[in-house]
Amino acid sequence: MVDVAREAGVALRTVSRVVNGDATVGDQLAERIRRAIDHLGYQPDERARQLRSGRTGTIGAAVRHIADAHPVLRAIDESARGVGLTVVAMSTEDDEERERDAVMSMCRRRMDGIIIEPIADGHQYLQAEIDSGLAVVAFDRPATGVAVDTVLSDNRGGIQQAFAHLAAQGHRRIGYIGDDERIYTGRERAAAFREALSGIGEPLDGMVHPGPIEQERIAAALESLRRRAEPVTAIVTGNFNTTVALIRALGPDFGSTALVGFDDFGLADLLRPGLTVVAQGDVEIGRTAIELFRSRLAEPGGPVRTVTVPTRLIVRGTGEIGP
Amino acid sequence: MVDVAREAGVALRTVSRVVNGDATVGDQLAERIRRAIDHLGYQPDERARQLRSGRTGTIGAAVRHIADAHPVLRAIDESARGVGLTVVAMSTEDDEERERDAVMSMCRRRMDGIIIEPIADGHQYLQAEIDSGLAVVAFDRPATGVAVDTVLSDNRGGIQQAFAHLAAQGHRRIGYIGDDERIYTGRERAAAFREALSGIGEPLDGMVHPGPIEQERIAAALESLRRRAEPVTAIVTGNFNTTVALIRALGPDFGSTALVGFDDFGLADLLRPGLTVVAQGDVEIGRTAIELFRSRLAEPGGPVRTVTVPTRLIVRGTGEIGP
DNA sequence: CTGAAAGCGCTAACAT
DNA sequence: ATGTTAGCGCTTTCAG
Repeated sequence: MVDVAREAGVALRTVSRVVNGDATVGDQLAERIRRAIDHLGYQPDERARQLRSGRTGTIGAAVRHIADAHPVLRAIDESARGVGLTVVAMSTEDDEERERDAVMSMCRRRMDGIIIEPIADGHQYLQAEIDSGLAVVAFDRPATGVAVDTVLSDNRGGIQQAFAHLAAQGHRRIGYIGDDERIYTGRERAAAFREALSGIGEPLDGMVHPGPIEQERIAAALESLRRRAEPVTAIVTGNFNTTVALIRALGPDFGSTALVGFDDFGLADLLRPGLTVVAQGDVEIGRTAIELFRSRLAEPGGPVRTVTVPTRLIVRGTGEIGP
Repeated sequence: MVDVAREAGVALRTVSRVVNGDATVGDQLAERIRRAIDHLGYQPDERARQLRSGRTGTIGAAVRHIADAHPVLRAIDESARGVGLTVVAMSTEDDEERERDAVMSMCRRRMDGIIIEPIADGHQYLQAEIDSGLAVVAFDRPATGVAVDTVLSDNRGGIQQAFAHLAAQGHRRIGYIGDDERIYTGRERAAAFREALSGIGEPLDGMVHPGPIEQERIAAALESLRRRAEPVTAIVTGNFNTTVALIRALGPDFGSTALVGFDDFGLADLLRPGLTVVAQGDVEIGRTAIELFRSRLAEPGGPVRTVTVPTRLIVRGTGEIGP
């Protein structure tokens, strides 16, 4: 920058004005400075600029993994761009320590705030940062031990949709395989399923299989649902990974049992039969997260809000197999 | 930091030493400073630190989209972490202007370098940054107009693998549908396919269909391959998106024609029959990119290298259908 | 409308 | 082993 000023024969401040599009610079002078900038290939140092000005215009996204397909992140990115914010994403790997690392790294970079997909437990550490002005929005799962704006899917409603759809085809013996109940979404979805099954007067025992997403565990759950005196005629899965593992476990039997999966995915329509799913409102979740984020930035002391985004049943075939 | 120094009753420099793990600080003093840090919830300002020290330890990754599944990005991230580098990813959306924006933004943040998945044309603008010390590594496609270290898949070898596999089952009338030839990988793969088909003495006319990845275009290409006097008995697709579009176009006929797709994907084994693919060496590509990056950083004037990573045929079913 | 000086939070280079 | 001073590249006062 000092080189630019010298080349154009002006003071530093004047170069700064041109770089920031300040109108109070004479036209010819501005033009001369711009030429000097181009000539020298000058790029302002974002760090120095932020350091001095205080603002960053950057929002950190702590998501499970930046290398995985992540429709909500896409929506966050697009919404943010629309309002002039830059999104920088980092991976948490669903690991508490990694999450903390990512969040701390974001704090050290003095980002305006973070959007986080929280891991299991203990987000108390966020409180200190929030107190010192960090805007925090959680999505997919609530943060624990600290009050922050949150965007959630209607997990219970989604399970009810899936269940009602199967029940409407005449199924009564419907099983559930899903994520560990230590995880918020796993807990919500399993609970909603139990409620639904009880609601039609069916006994619960052995019909609900929450647990870790491991191929063996899922295969065993499937076996247990099929080996009953009265085998299940339909299954609901609690998330994408469970659905995929179950389809693998079913092997050639895929298509013989009715199935509705939680979470939509790009290739669900390529399966034969197509997979009926409960899709989450990814775009709306992302959009809402940015909205909450901006409100929080604008009014740090405002009331903490939680928004629930509805799910949608997508009919493709597996959910329409009769009992 | 000044608060910490005051609270602990020491000079700024001493706090800095503790923060940076400098051993030349008395144990009790260090302990007292650490307590003050915890007490005040102090987090060093990464920007100021970088500004002063010159290093950043950060590498920018300009990839197609941060919200898409991207196995190479995962490998880059992991390899980088292993050597103490932080990866910050940004989206290019396969748009030249967006790519430039992303790269410029990385330069303004004074990252040590960038790893880029280049768009079609014109990377001359990178030259100025390279001259001023930016380390640049391209992957998947070469950058145009500048000499940078590059990691590529063995596109030609991959197509040869696919072709040879089908030819070994007795196929001779093999068609190709792939990406636009304006894109490097599309060009390489189509060229390799033409060479292979000519190599077994088959005429080329109407057998090779490069073009944009649009459902209608792919469906039309399929029709044209089937409507021949002697219809094709096998098809090779040029990339993931083409493969998916072709499977959609085939509909219930999927499994009646032999098929090998370029690019592996997570759900390829769930199709019935399973999809035979040519998989790229994602992990090795990522690992190599980081390696080249570090060499470049260590020796900015060293010779520019291009590394080609082999592909691998994964047999799952569609490639083993007879003529 | 333009310029000089101060300082954002930190670390490098010297003292001591 | 610890403290002092200067300055990274920029923007923000405040004078001209």
